[in-house]
Amino acid sequence: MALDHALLVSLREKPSSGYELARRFDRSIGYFWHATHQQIYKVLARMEEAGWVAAEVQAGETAPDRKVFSVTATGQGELSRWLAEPLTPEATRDALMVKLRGAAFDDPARLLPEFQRHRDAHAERLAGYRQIEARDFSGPLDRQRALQYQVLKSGLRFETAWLEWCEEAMDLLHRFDNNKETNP
Amino acid sequence: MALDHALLVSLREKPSSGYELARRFDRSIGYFWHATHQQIYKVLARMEEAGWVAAEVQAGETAPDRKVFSVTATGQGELSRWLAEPLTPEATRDALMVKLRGAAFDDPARLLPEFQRHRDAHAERLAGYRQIEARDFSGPLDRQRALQYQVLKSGLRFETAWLEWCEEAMDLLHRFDNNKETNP
DNA sequence: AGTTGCAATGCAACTCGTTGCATAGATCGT
DNA sequence: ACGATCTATGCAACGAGTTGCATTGCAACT
Repeated sequence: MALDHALLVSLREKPSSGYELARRFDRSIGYFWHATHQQIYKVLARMEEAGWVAAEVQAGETAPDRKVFSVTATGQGELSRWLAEPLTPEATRDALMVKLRGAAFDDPARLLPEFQRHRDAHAERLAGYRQIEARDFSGPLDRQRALQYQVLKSGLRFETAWLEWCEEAMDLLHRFDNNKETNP
Repeated sequence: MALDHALLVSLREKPSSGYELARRFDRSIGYFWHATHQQIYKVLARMEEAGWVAAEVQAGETAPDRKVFSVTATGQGELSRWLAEPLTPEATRDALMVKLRGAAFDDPARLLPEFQRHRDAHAERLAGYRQIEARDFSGPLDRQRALQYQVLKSGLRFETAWLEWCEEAMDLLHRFDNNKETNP
């Protein structure tokens, strides 16, 4: 339900085609919201029907035709309405936590490669965020920029937390592994 | 797809009826994984069909009959297989981030109540976790306990991060509000 | 000339999960 | 005696999201 609004925000930031949105959702925006192109096309079609967005077809000379969407007044109204509406708190779902608890019923050391992968992935993301921070948010910021920076800051905070927690978990798993070797 | 495995882990920790699982998923386990009872019954039925779990009907003298499920050898095999298998990295989805970026196209101060709610919710959770920590994880811990504690620690870490980030975001939103008042 | 890859859009089938409803006995306050 | 609430299980319909496939055309490599 909220992909609609994520797309509205993204289209307010910059009117775009479905394809463009899909690519943006694979990059910067995708760090806090993800969607496939099929889903995006579906939602765009629905929102066009509802009058929240309007499309302008740009005939490409070299490239294929693009349908560039922008947010209508109705769409902006819906966005404002949604912003004021309380979110129903989302359920956390993390399979890695399930796995860690599941390790009690298996050889815990077998989880180490998985945690290594996750630690590396989070380290990579953190590095990516720091690059974006240095590149886009070092000077003085207007309102829109400041808000975007605050969103990025959540990424920095959470990836750091992930990284530290993964290290801690790996220490724990290693400890079980050593116990097994020294106490046969 | 992973609710199956979350249930397997939960049933390994303690064989239970669907109803019991549903309640447990509303409490401790629900902090890192959530499911409704309908979904749980559905998945239990599927897993019973597949032979991952087996049910024993307990006829209640006073209470209604209960179907108590436990994990079979096949189910344990599946759990081990899943534990070793790499997770496909889950997409982050946070509507609050979308809202914060969306605030650029609306009156940012209107988001303050929403952030207050979220801050309070995270503070409450954090307090809950700290209680669980003091109650269940202060003495020496066996392997299973230690793993559960490590999962709880992620909750402590992330709720702290949320709390701090919400405060920071609220400061920012307040600043826009003041700017508006002093620069009309 | 042929293959690979990218830009661009979309349909169809499926799975996962939610919402709403139904049932039925037990317990408990008023 | 009556309604409310809790235990306990489940169906049906829907919506959101994924997976797989299809199409069209251009560009670039081999």
